Amino acid sequence: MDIVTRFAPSPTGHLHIGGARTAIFSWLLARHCKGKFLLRIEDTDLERSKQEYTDSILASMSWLGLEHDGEIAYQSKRLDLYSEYVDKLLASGHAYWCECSPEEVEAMREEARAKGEKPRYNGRCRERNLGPGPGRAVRLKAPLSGRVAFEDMVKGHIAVDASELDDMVLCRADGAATYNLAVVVDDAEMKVTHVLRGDDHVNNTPKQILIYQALGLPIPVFGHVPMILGPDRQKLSKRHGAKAVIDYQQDGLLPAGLVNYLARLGWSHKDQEIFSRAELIDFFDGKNMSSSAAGFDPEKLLWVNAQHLRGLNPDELAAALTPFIKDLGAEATPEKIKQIAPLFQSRASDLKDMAAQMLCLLLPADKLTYQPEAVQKALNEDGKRHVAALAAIFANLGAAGSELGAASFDKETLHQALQKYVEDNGLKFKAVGPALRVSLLGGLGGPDLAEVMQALGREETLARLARATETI
RNA sequence: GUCCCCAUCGUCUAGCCGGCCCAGGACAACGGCCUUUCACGCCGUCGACAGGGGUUCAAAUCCCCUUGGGGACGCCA
Repeated sequence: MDIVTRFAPSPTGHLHIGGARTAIFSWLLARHCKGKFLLRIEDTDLERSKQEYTDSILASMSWLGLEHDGEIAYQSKRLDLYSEYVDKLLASGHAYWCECSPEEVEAMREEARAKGEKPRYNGRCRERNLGPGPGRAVRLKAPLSGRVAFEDMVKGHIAVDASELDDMVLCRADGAATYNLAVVVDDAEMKVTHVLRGDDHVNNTPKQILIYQALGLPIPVFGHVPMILGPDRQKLSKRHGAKAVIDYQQDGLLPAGLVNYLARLGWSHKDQEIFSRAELIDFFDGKNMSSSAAGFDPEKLLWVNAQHLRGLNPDELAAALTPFIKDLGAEATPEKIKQIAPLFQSRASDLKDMAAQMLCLLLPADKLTYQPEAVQKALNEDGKRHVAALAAIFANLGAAGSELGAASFDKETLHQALQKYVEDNGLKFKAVGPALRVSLLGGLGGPDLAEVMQALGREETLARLARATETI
């Protein structure tokens, strides 16, 4: 069978990680099965739907690499289609006109609630054979007895008693189709075979199955993915900070990292934690999805992202980093970024953090800021003396007329020169290392000193050493 | 209130058609090693089958109940 899955967000906000994860699962299932992954925008709620959100969701999808197949379906453009189906249902006797006002229906619900039953419409107009008219809605003539059951891909067997379901509205008094009808019509028309969606839709599924049956349409396979909770196991909300994928993009996460983390949240493949895109597609067969809610762990997200960050080659790294470096206002040529970035590759978990760390190498000598505590700790009189001495030694390296030639300002040579100085003077490395580091970078942490100097280049290195010994 | 769903370390999870599990991996935490600092990496420690009943020679695994959590009950999506 050809598998067709879909993702159907409503454009009432940015793509959030919960939605992103169901999208990832649907996309993965389609790709794994070599089927199709369709996209549908559920924009029938004109009040809340906004074009900017549709754009944002689309942008996030493509950033994540969840490419869809075929044209995007917009529900707002398919209103006539829904009406056709409502007519079919009316004609076949599976639906009827109802003139009960919202207030009256609310009263019925209250009544049921008072009796300790599930709030529902009592079927007053069910057998009245009313025709269309102002203020009248169309309701489904749902079975009065029996059970509606289905096998959920993630939760297994789910069954509800027909008496729990009432005659739901299919078409509002204003002529607009309701969500449940539209979803069924769309999924059927789009030939969707597997519906993967959020947990909050399990209760809708039996209702939709009733519509499929009334229409005589094939029922797809359903899979309800549990929701994602905040780190405190509470429902995800603003309190938990960033939760839309666009936020993570801006925070410097790698799409591959986010996709990996989200896929692993609620799904597993043995003990494997890090997956490439190809592996995800290879292993995701719709099984092994967790049936319970998962707590979102920002720290593990960062760790997963760091693993992907380390797998990038210098070109990929530089390309990903560039916008973040620009954001910091630093000027750097692509070559420079490509040269420096690898030094920080294992020191950061995300691009934003990495760009910030790289700043101390990118800034010109006079813009470098020195951390007071670091200066106080390492750049004392002795320290300055050593730095000045080293500056003189380094000045002899890589100069046009030096005996080793212009190419000798490289990390091996620098490393040897540094070691030699330490040995010749009978010192411990830590007598000069920290002082040199602070002079070069302004702080006490960072990459190997020889590598830093090579990356900085002769001129910049000497400028920094001069500034440190003279002005601090 | 009614219905549906869920329940293994703090978190993500493996295991769940019973024995190989006094429960494995990962993140975090803690300790150590490596080291030119900070990271990375490596090694190790701490740490869970919600509770109670069954079934069975044997249960994390099957059944029931309790408790806890979540979701849904719209002419919203």
